[in-house]
Amino acid sequence: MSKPSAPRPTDAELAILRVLWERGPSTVRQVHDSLTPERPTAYTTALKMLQIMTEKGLVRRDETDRTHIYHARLTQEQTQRQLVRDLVDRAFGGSASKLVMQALATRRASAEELAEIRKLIEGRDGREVRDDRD
Amino acid sequence: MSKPSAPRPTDAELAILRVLWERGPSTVRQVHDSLTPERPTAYTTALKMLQIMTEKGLVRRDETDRTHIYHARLTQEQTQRQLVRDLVDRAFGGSASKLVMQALATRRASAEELAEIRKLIEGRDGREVRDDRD
DNA sequence: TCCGCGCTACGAAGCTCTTCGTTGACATTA
DNA sequence: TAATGTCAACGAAGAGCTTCGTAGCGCGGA
Repeated sequence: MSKPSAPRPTDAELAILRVLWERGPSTVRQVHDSLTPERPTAYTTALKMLQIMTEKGLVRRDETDRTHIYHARLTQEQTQRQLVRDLVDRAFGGSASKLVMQALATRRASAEELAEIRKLIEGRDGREVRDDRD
Repeated sequence: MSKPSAPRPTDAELAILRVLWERGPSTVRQVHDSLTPERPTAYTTALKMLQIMTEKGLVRRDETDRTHIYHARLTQEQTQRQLVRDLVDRAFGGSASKLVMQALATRRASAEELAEIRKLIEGRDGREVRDDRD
C-alpha cells in the first residue's frame, strides 16, 4: 500500500546488496573494497551502481557528510522472499512445493541441510502460513 | 563432461520454454499463438527469439521440413534445478535450506502445499542426495 | 504461369546493464 | 597558499535483450 516495492535486483546489484547486508551501512569505498576480491572493478563502477540503485529504490543514501553512506532498503530476508516468489512465478507455475522439490534435488542439499529443512517443516506444519510481508 | 550446459534463460526465453514444455515440439507459429495471450508480440519476435535460443543451445531445431520444429533442449525439471541452484548461489550463500525457508514464508505456500512438501521431505529424509545431473 | 501466402533470415532500433574515464568540488597537508 | 588526494557526478561506450520491419524464398491455387 505504501511501499513502491523495489524492482528485482540484477546480478551486479545483488552482489552489492550482499556486501551491504554483511557490513551494514557503508561508503562507496567500503563497498568497493569488499567487492573487489570476487568482482574486480573500478571504484567508479561501484559508485555508479550505488547511484543507480538509489534511483531504483534498492538502497537508501545518507548525504549528511560529504562521504555518503548507503544502506540496503530491504532486508536480506525480504529480498530473498521476493526473489523466491519471482522464481516460483516465472519457472514453477506458482507452485512453491515444486521449487522445494528441485531445491532438494540439488547437490548442495547436504544431509545436514535436509535435516534442517525437516525441522523447519515440522515447526511450520499444522499452522497456517501468515507471514506475507514483502 | 559432455553437456556445454545452456546459459540461464532470460524472462522472455523462459516464457517460450514454458510453451515448449507444455506443448512439446512446436513450430514458431504454434509458439507464437500460445504466447500471444499473455505476451502480445509480433510473429517475427517469437521467430527471432527461437533463432537466438537455438544459437545459445536452449532449444534444438528440426529443419527437415521447410517449417522448422523447435523443442526444449533441457527438461523443465533440469532447467528448474539449474535456476534454483543459481538463485541459491546468488542470493542464499549456497544454502538450499535458507531458500526453502523463504519459500515457506511466501503467501503462495498454502496449507496443501505445506503438506505436500512435508511428504517430499519424509520421502527423502534418511537417504542421501544422489540426483545431481544438470 | 503467376500471384499471394506463409515461412526463414537479416538488420536495426530502443532499451537496460555494466563498465570506466574525466571533471570539478572539497579537504588535507606541506 | 599550492599541491595532493578523495569524493560525487556525469557521460559515454559496449554488450546483451527484446522488439519489429523488410526482404527473399518456395509452395499451392487461380
